[in-house]
Amino acid sequence: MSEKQSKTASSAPPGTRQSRGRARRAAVLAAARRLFAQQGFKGASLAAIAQEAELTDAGLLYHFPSKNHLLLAVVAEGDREQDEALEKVQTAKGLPLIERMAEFGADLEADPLLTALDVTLSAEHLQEDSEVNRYFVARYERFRSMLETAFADAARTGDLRADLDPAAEAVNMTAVIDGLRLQWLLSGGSISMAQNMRDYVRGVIARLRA
Amino acid sequence: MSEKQSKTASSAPPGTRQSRGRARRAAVLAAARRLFAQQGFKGASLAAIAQEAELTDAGLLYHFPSKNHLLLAVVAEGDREQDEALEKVQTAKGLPLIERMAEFGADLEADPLLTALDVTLSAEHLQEDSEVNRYFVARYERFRSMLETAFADAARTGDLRADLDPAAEAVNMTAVIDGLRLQWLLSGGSISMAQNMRDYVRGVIARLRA
DNA sequence: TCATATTCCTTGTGATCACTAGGTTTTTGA
DNA sequence: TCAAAAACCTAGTGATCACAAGGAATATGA
Repeated sequence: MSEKQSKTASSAPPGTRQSRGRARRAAVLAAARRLFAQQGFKGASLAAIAQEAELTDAGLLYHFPSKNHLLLAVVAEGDREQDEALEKVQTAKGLPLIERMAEFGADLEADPLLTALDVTLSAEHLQEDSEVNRYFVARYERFRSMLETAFADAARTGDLRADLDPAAEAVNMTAVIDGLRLQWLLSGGSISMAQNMRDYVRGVIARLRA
Repeated sequence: MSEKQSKTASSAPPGTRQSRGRARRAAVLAAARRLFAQQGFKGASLAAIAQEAELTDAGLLYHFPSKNHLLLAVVAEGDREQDEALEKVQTAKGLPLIERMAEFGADLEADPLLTALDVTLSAEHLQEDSEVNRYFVARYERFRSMLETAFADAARTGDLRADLDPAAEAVNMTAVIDGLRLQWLLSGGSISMAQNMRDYVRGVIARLRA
């Protein structure tokens, strides 16, 4: 109902045709993110998305040649945003990175729409062989290996116990994040990802302290 | 392609009309469970389900008056099976119940179809206001409160530290289970729920030992 | 034997879907 | 000033969907 000026770094002067086009495209992407997040890919029709973006479905298809292209654009945009967030986290290594994960729940709560999008789309494409599925598989793998490296580093440097299992710790921390997202969504936000993630990380460190 | 004799405790003699009808109904339910688990509620058409059960969609609608009725029947059947499993777990209390949860991952792997159904349908109905959503909300609540009670009992009896946070431990253990289901499905089974759940429970107990 | 109930099919219906064809307006650059 | 391109729209198209109406086959019970 608001915030129309969500342009992506545009160099064109405002009011021109190019900037109007870009703004429309961005509006469509934002509407698609909202509806995909709430109703899933199959559940959200092009007409509904177009209506949210204040144009017709045919008009939408001028900017994105098919519903699947739109989906991939939405996913790619979310990927970019999450990559930026992860790069900040990865300025830390080993134990500091793990300690930083305590705030990851709060980070997710800061962008509820992106979080809901991720949960809904990943669940919808869990078992099918598609580009979206491969994207999520790859993303999980990256996340897990980042954590695994951090645990291995912390064990090597002596910050945490040397006999910890980095792979198992990585899988379980990833699982906690995912599970908290589910409960957070299912409870309508009344179960806090932020608080429970802090508790979990504190518990892990307490258990693995050298 | 096989196993047609999946009757539900029927007292009618075989070969009769009544038993044939019951067997058909069960076949439809099984087909619906398979397709809902793999493709979700919206993704599976009545025609596809009917074809799996070897009849027409109109024939299917004789047994279940609408697609939503079929969904609720599938959900209710899964609920019954999971309730039986949970009752066995709940013969234990306090710390023994928590220790028993170490095998919960293995239990889930024993019925991949029911597990996939649960994940897919719960994700598809995360945010919508429907009977299925209310069912999953209630189920999570029951599960969490069971764990919370167990942790509280263990703290009271002195089996675990008296200063533990039962609610937080319950939320996080529930989250681990859900997250493991996701990674298990997304990895095509190569990430073991059984092993990681055992690791998690062992870690929790190690941390909370009195 | 015969009326009846069960089970399932054929056929059709209206709604919705993603997408297309082709036109219209508006801006732009030469 | 004017041709061309961008950014839409109107009006379809065929496919698919859940579901309805009514009939046919079969088994059952009186």
